[in-house]
Amino acid sequence: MHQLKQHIEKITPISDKEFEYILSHFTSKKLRKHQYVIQEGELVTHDHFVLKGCLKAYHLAKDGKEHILQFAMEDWWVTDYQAYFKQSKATIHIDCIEDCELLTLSLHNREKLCSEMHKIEHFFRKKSNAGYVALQQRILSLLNSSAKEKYEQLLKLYPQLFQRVPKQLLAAYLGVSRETLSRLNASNK
Amino acid sequence: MHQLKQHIEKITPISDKEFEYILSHFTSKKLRKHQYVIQEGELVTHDHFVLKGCLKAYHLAKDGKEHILQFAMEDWWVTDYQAYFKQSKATIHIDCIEDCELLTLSLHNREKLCSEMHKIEHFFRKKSNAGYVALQQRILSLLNSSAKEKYEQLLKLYPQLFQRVPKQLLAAYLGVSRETLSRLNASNK
DNA sequence: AGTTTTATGTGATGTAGATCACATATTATT
DNA sequence: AATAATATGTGATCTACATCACATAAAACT
Repeated sequence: MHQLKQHIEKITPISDKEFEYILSHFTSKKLRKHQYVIQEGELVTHDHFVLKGCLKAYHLAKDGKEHILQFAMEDWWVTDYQAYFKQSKATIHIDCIEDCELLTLSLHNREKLCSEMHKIEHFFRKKSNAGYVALQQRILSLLNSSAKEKYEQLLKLYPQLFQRVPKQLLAAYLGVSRETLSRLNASNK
Repeated sequence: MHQLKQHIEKITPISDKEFEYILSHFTSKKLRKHQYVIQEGELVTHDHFVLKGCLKAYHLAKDGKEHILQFAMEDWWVTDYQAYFKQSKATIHIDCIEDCELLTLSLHNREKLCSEMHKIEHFFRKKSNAGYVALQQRILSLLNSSAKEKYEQLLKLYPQLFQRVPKQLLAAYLGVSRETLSRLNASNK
């Protein structure tokens, strides 16, 4: 079965006909490692469903430091949502950290599908709710915890990241310096 | 016009009949300052729309420190969403920091309205999207910034808070000690 | 296979902000 | 109005983590 169909059916059943129709609103995109999906300042027109690969969404601070907002792997969605929903210019960057296969969905097509198919509006509401909850948890983790605790929480939540993503990027996600993270690794064994 | 109707119509128009039907799914609740809406460990059954007043949603760390996830004022929604969507036990507290008037909505009624009225599902999707974007911005602010910058960003975004909420609570929201915040105030003038 | 690039480890030193301690306002409560 | 409770201010000290500097190791490219 198609990966996206499977993904949608975790929330709502859809027929093959319906899925075919839905899929026709996406376009596919292949990118190599180090290529970008979104760059700061560019108009954000599409949301991206990850079929394969891994990406990072990050903000570049004036001092050149990268602050990672989100990683995205198989079955995740990623874009600059602020810019996407407002159809305005990106304030973040999104880069491939592995070769990637994406399905892209324009805001127009998203809204079209949502208004034509109540099921799809339901699907996106549920996804958005889940995302909201996950971000709240992350905020609590950022407020609460020492570098060590944050790191442990991240590894517990997304053990796959540890394998796939350079540790300096995990540090940039946690808001900790790569040196501190390295020392945590040393002491944790 | 009813405050909730006005609120919904910022996203989608509804007739008086429709609104009457929607409203019949809410119940109203009045609470005094210092009373609680949700306590850690209790089952979370309802979402809350604030008609009047101000609340804080916070996590209590083991060391007794309060980490504020969210404030809620007029026209905001607040609950422990993680627990609410899973119909499970709260991991956070929500208290009134002023006398409050709330409209409460059970998950059952929320889902009922969403499935009966496509418009309402649309409304909640849009609200959730906006919330997601706001949380992303907050995460970037937490990752990026010094205590001073975070404080300035907060005051720019929600100047009302400065008037209504004790500064030690703003500190707990920013993840900064109240002493540090006080020193920022002193130097900023 | 060799060379460049990128990632990681580890010591020495610096610093923003926490914590502690207590004084002073401000706000509730009787 | 008096008293209690809560909020804020401010100095002195401490500490987790950042930053800098350089060594080592692992990928990536030719």
